[in-house]
Amino acid sequence: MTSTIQDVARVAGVSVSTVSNVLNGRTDRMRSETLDRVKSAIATLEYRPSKLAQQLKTGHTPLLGLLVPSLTNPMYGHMAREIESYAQQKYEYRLLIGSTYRDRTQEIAFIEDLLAHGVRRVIVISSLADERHLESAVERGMVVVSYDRGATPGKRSRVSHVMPDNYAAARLATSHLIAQGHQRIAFVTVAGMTMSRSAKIDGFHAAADEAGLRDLAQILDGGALDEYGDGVIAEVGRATAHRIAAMADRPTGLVALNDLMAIGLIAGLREVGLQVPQDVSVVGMDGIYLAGLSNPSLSTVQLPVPEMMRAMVDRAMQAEAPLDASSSDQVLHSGRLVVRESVAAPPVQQRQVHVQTSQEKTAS
Amino acid sequence: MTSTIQDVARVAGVSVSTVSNVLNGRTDRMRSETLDRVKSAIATLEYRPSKLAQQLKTGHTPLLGLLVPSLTNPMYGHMAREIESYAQQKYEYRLLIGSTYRDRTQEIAFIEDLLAHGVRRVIVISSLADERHLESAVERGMVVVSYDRGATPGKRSRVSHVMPDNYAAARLATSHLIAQGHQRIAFVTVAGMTMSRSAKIDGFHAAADEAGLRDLAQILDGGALDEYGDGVIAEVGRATAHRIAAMADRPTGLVALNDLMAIGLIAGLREVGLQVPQDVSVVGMDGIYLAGLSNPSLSTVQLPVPEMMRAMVDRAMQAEAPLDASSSDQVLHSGRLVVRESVAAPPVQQRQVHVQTSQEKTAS
DNA sequence: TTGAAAGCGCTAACAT
DNA sequence: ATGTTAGCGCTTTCAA
Repeated sequence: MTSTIQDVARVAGVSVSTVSNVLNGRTDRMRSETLDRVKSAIATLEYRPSKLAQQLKTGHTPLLGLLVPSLTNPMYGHMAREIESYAQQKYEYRLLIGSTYRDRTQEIAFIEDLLAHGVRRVIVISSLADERHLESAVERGMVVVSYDRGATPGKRSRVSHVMPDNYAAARLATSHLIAQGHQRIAFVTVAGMTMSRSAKIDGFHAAADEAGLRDLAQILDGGALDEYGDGVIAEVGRATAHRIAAMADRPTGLVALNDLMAIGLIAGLREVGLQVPQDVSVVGMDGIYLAGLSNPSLSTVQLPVPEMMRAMVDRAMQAEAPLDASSSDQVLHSGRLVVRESVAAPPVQQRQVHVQTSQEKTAS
Repeated sequence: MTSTIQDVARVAGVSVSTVSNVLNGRTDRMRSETLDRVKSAIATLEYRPSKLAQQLKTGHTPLLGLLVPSLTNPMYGHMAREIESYAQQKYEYRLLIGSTYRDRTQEIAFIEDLLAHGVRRVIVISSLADERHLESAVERGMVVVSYDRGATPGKRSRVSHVMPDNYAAARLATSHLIAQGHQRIAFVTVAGMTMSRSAKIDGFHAAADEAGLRDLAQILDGGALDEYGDGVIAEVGRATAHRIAAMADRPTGLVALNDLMAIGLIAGLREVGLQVPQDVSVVGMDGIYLAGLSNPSLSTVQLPVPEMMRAMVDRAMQAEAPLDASSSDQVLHSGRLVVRESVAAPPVQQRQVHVQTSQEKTAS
């Protein structure tokens, strides 16, 4: 089907090792005439070395594993995009991708497969609290870079960590709300406590405490995500907005777990007749481009995605997993506040609404 | 590092071929005692066969290539998600993904790499008019399934095609606008004529002609996408909205190339003080979940993504590329109109606007 | 019922 | 300066 190194050797009238030598750039002490013959043989046969065979021999494959919660969340799409183009351009690596919906079993299965495919480097975007399966992958020769969670303090880890400063991001978002005069504020999250989520909650509380708002700050848990994982987080936001509308002393300022949640909240609030930002203000986190397109446009804390992704890829390309990740590790990437339209001063008086549901007609 | 089939053989006290036999289920004429020994050896060593070596031997690898224009467009994220989960569940295949930004060179390079990695099946979401590079991949042993473009009529092709009925979709969207009373209508697209785009334009024109609106229907080209490809299509929509606002006899009804473009249009129209749907109506195509969350929510033609993706994967898993794709091929998957808020009757009189630009403040 | 052996396409000593 | 050769980890006839 495809030509092999043998064919090239035959056509060029040389041995396979000579061909292999030119393939691998060991052409210094080679007669230029020989080099030419090999080169032209390669050209005429349109020969492409099998990465497969190369890999079986060398033990290395130019493939990078990428584990994402869900490609349905544009944030992860963006991240995947950045990782892919950087890994490709700088290292000539391709991406083997897997969605895990933050399910431990899926993560394990995926890593298992990577190992079987000879892939030795993986970027894990997940933030499951328990990282033992990642540690075990390192034992088996993987270089693992994990996003969105820090190394457990005081615990040595050979997993590399790159992460946004979630604490600072949430604090920044919350302070922005407070600066506009909000007092009854809430952090809206989903079920399941990942490290990044708890860091955000801490940041939210810190900002509230700082302003003496401890008793007025609350955490709203929108419940579990279904099998689709993060993709439906906007739906959780929408449903939560309905709940919020029905609250007696409803919060006037909402800090959303992330932008997609915020977009869901805004949609849900609108459905129940509450205006953003006149009745309720909303801040997001992430800084996806859709935040700038929503109506009202979403104020958010924008994370430096390209920088973080590059840092991850660079680490993944290290020859070895770090011996102890606790030192060089904790570089927190901080976000910046992008002020748009979704935040304003709180209303003087709470508007009454009767909860209703939107309807959607379908025609053929 | 990892244990090999040799290790298992040694521990079990059998030959490698026996181990290989149990690996491949040829255990019928095997003494159950032997089988047990092998099994327990596998278990204690935590042995995992190297897909790599298997592949070098068999020529097959459980990897599916996926070429997308850009993971930044949620539509492609959704498609990738469906493909991945179906390929994984039904065939135990993993995904090797590549973004090409609809660039021919990138497509070729990616396919080249797939071949080198021994990957024999690829799904191409691209709709570049020229498919020769795909044909050539078939020659070299690839099973290629292409989305979003039909086989060239009258031309034999060994590339399999799965596609939405873009013509019908655009026609449906356009008719919806016309049914609300719109006469000055426009189809908003980007530079670069792919097959799917021209099919949509044809559908748009068909609906217009049918209603005797030929002279009032126009095509608006928002210009080229930058290196980011489809991800920034919303930006093109936004910019185009500004242009539209400045038109003398501006259209009252807009059919967007896809939902992301529609979302950009809505955002842009709002920026220049035009209300959707009071001043201008907008219909999208695709049916991404964000369409239901926008404000106003977007009326659109929803495509049956899961069905189409499953059809693609199933075709990609065929043993051989079809000899002639023109027969079984042209199954058009049709979309359904989802009516939401972005379409209403046209305004009685055109509202004057002075074009302004939104501003965005940034703080640290 | 099990084992021996020949590769799959390449790389890298080691020879020459 | 180039060729010989021994594998990498597996599958699969073919023998025993």
